[in-house]
Amino acid sequence: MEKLASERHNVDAVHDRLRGAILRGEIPPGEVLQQVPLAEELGVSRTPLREAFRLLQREGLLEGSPNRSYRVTSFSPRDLEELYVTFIPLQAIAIRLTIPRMQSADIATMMGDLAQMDHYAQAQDVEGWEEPHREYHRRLVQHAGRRVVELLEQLWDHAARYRRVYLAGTSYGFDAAAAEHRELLESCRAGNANLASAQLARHLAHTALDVLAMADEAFDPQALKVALAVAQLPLPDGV
Amino acid sequence: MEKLASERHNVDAVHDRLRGAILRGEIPPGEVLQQVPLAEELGVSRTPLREAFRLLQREGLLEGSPNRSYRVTSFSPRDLEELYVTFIPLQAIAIRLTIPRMQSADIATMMGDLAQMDHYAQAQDVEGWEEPHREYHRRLVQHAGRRVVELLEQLWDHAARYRRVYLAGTSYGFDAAAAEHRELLESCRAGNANLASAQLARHLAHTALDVLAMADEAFDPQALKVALAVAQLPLPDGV
DNA sequence: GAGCGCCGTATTGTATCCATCACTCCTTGT
DNA sequence: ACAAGGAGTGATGGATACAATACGGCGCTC
Repeated sequence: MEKLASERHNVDAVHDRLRGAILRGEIPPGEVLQQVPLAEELGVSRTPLREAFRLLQREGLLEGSPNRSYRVTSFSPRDLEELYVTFIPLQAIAIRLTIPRMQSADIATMMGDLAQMDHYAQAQDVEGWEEPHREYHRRLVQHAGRRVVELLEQLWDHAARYRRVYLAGTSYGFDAAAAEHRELLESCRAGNANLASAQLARHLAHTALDVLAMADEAFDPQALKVALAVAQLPLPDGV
Repeated sequence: MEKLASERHNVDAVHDRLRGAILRGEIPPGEVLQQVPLAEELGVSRTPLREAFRLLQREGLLEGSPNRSYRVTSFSPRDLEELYVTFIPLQAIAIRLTIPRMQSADIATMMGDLAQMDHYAQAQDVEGWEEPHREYHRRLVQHAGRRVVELLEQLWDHAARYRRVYLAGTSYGFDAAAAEHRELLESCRAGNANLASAQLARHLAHTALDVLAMADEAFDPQALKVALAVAQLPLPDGV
């Protein structure tokens, strides 16, 4: 953790820096964050650091209790399941709202994202792959409204953190993901919101199940199945 | 805004105090919060006050930009619609997950909440009515998991703030709400998750439409209709 | 008279200092 | 030997002092 080069205000700079480090797994779950050493390392005082902690606390990336050190939020299969139980229905509604407002330029950009992902997948570069991956998924839901999008961004952060930790050594399912991404984009182009919504729900659920399998083979994702089933229901015409 | 009597830590005390004041509308939307006067009024220094601001910022109740004063988040019909676009699907899935785990004691407690609501409704006491109302709705989804419940609590806060401001002078729809609450609880007792989920979605949408009508008659809640329609779909047997 | 720029003041952002709490290890008594 | 208590140490919580930024008013210029 180097000194901050940013000319922005310290709270934002510290927040971004810590958030990134947590999401990339550089600071592992459960790690204790002591204020004095960390503030020194970042080259700021404890005051802005503590404010950044509060932001991260509400984002769910840190947990802290009074007079105790903050800790990076830990993982659990239950938490992962609940994460996707919220994530899947929201993504499903968000893509429904986005599809009618998609421009052909959006489709083209997403195709570019897919191409980039292929490139990084061939190089087995998970780090590079994640960037267009996130961009692609962001654009799938970008017209659902500011509030919805912001909430989905936060949930994405958490999901990405789980993926990074548990799928670290695996093939990351590049091929299966690429196929799903392409089918999904095709449904978007066709304006088929029912199909796209169901495909997106399944795609997310696949990831969730992959991660869950790595985390705890015995875990039965009952709630996840319900959320997936609901999200896959087609809406009758005329709505 | 009196001095803080709490013996808890200042950040939490300040946070709760401000959050309550914002939700009750005592601090109106758009209001500027200056640190020095507010800190004096609360009897704390600016340090814990600023940390509380950061929490409220991430909760969406305050918005701030660097070197500018924090402001209480403003309302807009679009934001309200987006709020319910997230709220309705999440509540719908949450009650589905809760119903199988409901005990008869839960039903009894909720009937007690309904009785309390009737009592306050008769006295036209909106303030008192809101407490059992919130309790009732909390219990409807309480077994959906910690993460889901916490997210719903935050969304509830925002919804309650809209309700309070826009329905202030009205009858608050006590009678219609009471009928919907009773039907919904009956479906829970019967274990009919499909029905309860749809009823809850409709109930929430009714409130949203009431508030929207007060805020902007001309607004067309297209996204809200989609979210409501999705949330009302029945799940086939066997899931 | 209107618009632009400068300066003073008010407000926010950060650092430092002090108070308080928790945790550890050592002592002491049984 | 073991458990309970206490002192010491190191952490966090909060208040204050200082720095930097923004905002408003005033005067100047065109």
